[in-house]
Amino acid sequence: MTSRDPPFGKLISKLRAMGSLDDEDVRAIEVLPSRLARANARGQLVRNGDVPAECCLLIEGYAARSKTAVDGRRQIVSFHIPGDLLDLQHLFLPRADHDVQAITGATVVWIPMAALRSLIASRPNVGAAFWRDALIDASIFREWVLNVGRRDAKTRIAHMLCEFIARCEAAGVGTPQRIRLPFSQDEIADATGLTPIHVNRMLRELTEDRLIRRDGREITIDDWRGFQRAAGFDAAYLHAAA
Amino acid sequence: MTSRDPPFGKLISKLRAMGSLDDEDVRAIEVLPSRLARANARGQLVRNGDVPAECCLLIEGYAARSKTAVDGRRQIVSFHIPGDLLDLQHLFLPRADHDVQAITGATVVWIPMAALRSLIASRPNVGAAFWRDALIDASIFREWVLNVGRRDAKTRIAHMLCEFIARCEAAGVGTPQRIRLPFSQDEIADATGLTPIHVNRMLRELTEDRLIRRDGREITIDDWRGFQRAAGFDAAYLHAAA
DNA sequence: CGCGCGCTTGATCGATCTCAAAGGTGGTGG
DNA sequence: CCACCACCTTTGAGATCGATCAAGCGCGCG
Repeated sequence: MTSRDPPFGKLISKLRAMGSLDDEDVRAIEVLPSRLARANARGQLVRNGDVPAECCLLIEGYAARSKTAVDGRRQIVSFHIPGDLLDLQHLFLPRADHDVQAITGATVVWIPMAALRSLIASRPNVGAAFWRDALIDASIFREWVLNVGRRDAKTRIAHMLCEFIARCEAAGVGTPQRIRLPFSQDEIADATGLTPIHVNRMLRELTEDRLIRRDGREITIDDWRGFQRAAGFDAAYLHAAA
Repeated sequence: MTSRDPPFGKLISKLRAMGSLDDEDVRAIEVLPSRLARANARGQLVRNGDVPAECCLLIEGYAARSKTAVDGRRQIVSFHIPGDLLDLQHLFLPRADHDVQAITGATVVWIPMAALRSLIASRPNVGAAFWRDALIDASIFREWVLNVGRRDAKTRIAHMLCEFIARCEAAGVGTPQRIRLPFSQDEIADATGLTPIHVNRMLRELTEDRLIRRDGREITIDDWRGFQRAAGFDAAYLHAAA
């Protein structure tokens, strides 16, 4: 990673960590046509039902993918960090089945679908890396089904925090020791299928249990191993670089 | 579909429905090396932590994909029907992060990963179809996160039934009018994040509400539209052939 | 200075779980 | 052919986790 991240820097280092990209592949990604843009907190990046012609790459800031039930209840199904492609699936599934929005101010880059399509056609390694990335996303969704379906509130929140921290660390954003959470308690509630009120109480209990320390949205974890154990967290499902 | 389904019949018609496979592509799938096998109910097809060398294609019968929390609580994350590839992801993610087991007696076919790898390398259309299939799986996982996170017990069970019925119908197995469920109430509980006892009561209530009629595991739905509405079910996320 | 959003806390309610037990049903072996 | 066994379904009673309703607080921003 360079000190001044070029637009594709984090994406390339992520793909590199998990696949076999040669210099040609990297070059092909770097010359992808792209349009830099800025999103406000709560800005919509992908809208349910849309047929996007561009793919959104998150450069800086954080985003959440969410679905809404007919009665209006909202469920966040994943969080995204810099370097994540937010809707690569629209290469093959034209119509969006969910929303993606920035949860902080964010910098993104829009890449024409057509360019990505020809990229993966001409560079099979890149196609494989993208595919693999999509499969990791799917693995994370499965873990979330387990999280929301079979873990109690406190463990569930702890698990969500573990995942977020582990992914941020792998992406070189923050350390397990001390991290600034980008999400409000409302957003944690929507991600865990709980009520913001209950999230608040559980965060208090996690603090009382000395598993975390909090200062606003800044979180400190003194015993990272112990916290993972308490959360029932096993990073295998993230399929990080072996 | 032929009257005597050849091993790849259902898979090919599924891929055909959603992509553009030419005759060469179909031929390439049909000549895939494969090993026919039989699995008992509850037989393990993929085991968490394994590094499978073959990919499992479900020919007949039903299967469930599940994960287990550290405290032993189990969550089913998807159901599978004939024509589904059960672990295509191991093309790119060597180590299984979950279990797959037959929930009825089942017929499967094992295909060497290497053969699949060269198939997608030589036939880009097939690769795209597989990729698309994986993305639909991911979309279903997202819907399950919403289902388990934000719907009440009765709606949640109804939604799960809707999805199963819709997928069976699309695959040409059964009709919405009348369908035999392959799963026990225990399995419905594990899929919905509920208790089997509560599943039983909710099934009773769905019956009392005249949304379904039951005769053992045989279910009849008189008003399919009305049932979908009651379940908050919108099939868009299945991304069926446009 | 005031307003809005997010955080915090208390009190009560209710959906779902847990514990307990009985009744079916289909398959298997004697 | 029957008897048993394993597994599944059903029902009741009581406990509990997390939701809902209701306020108040603090801080950043216009």
